[in-house]
Amino acid sequence: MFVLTQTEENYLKAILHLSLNEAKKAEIGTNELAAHLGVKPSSVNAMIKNLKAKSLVDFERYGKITLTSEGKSVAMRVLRKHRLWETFLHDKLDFSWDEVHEVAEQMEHIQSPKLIEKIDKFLGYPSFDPHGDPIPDKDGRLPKMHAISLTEIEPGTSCRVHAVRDSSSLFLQHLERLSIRLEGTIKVVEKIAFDGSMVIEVEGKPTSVSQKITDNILVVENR
Amino acid sequence: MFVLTQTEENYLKAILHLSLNEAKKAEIGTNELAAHLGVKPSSVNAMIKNLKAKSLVDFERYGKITLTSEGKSVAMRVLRKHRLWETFLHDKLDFSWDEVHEVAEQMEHIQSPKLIEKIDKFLGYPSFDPHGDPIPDKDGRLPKMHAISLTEIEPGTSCRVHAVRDSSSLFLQHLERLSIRLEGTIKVVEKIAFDGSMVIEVEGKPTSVSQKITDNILVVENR
DNA sequence: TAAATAAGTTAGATTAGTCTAACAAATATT
DNA sequence: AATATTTGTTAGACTAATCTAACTTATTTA
Repeated sequence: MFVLTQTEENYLKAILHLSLNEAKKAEIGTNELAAHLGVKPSSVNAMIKNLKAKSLVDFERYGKITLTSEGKSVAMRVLRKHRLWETFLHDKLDFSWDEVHEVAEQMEHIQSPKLIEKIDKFLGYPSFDPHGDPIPDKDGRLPKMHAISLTEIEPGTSCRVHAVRDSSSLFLQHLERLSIRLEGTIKVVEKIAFDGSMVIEVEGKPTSVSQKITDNILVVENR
Repeated sequence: MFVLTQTEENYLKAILHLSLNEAKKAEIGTNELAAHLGVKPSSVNAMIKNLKAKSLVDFERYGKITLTSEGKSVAMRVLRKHRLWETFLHDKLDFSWDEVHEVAEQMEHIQSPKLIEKIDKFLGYPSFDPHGDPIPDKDGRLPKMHAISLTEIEPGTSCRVHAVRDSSSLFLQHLERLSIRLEGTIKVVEKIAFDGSMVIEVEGKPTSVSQKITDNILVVENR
């Protein structure tokens, strides 16, 4: 299976994305994938048949969609490129973390194994992208993330922001306003049982944040 | 006229390229463009009609193809991106000058005005790419190249390599073998009237090169 | 369990870009 | 000027990716 179209790559990446994120009920259907890609279910149906014919996905009529190991490895390579380009844009060109995604969506389809190895080297072989997401290595392996959700941190404990679960501009810009950034320190002051919200201290200043926010921030405890 | 497909951009770039290079008989026809793009004349014919409908080219049935000013400005933007990416690959990632073209062909289609300005800055606002070709500025203006062909240099004169006319791997690799590189010095020893070949001195060593070669090397005289 | 709803599929149309093969116009050659 | 050659055009077919509208299967709910 040699050169895939950008569209085919995007489908594979979307399947990988859904299967990594919703690890629980990793049952991916036509409608869900269509919604994720912004196309109609009938389009997905057609493309899945095509990808199946190329042995990149497993699929039975009315069944669920999964990647074959070949498909997964292609998708991992695309994800690797995406995250390396995000890191490049952020670290070398000063793009803010809410701007990198859109451009990386385009750059991830550039076909040149040499280029991506050179960029990896140029960036100093990073393990995590500007959102803290793990960057697959040359062999498609994801570095282990030992981070947990901020929601699970006990009051009195201090921790370091390691990644975000939601990479939408809206969320990232909100974090920016709260001065919450990657590698920054957060101290949990109090948990409010009533609504699950939390009082935290960022750069010395106390702030209250909803559970929707703490759920989407991944941290490691400071020892 | 807003977003063009990569194919449309490639056609415009090819027309610009032909009209810059063959300045003399700047008459571009269907066949010539087809040969340059590696497609059939009938495909070109169809695409030219499409580009005409978008006011990007001027064209009459059985006539010659020219860019409108709108078309030229689009093509210049693509050329700018191409040459900036070539410079990036060469200067920052250590690609050799015969490797940059192919990858830049893909990168030139990335749509992000911000990205290209950032790359321009990151590279220190270069005026020439790794082949010595001029990089159009933000407004589509080409820096003036005051270089002439090596063929026109008189014996006894020393000059500096400024650019190459042919950027094929074959030619570039050949130059590499002759130790001829951008900014390098060449001294013209003798011109052979019989076949137009030339004896030159590169890094102190005398070599004989055919006119086909000297025609494709652009130099500026050392004063 | 039967009806209602959700999820998935199919057929047929559309668009962009390409091709081949046949034809027409323009240019060059004798 | 007549013919040959080159150059350019048209019609019709193909592929990839999408859509809409109608239909089928599976799941949920009353």
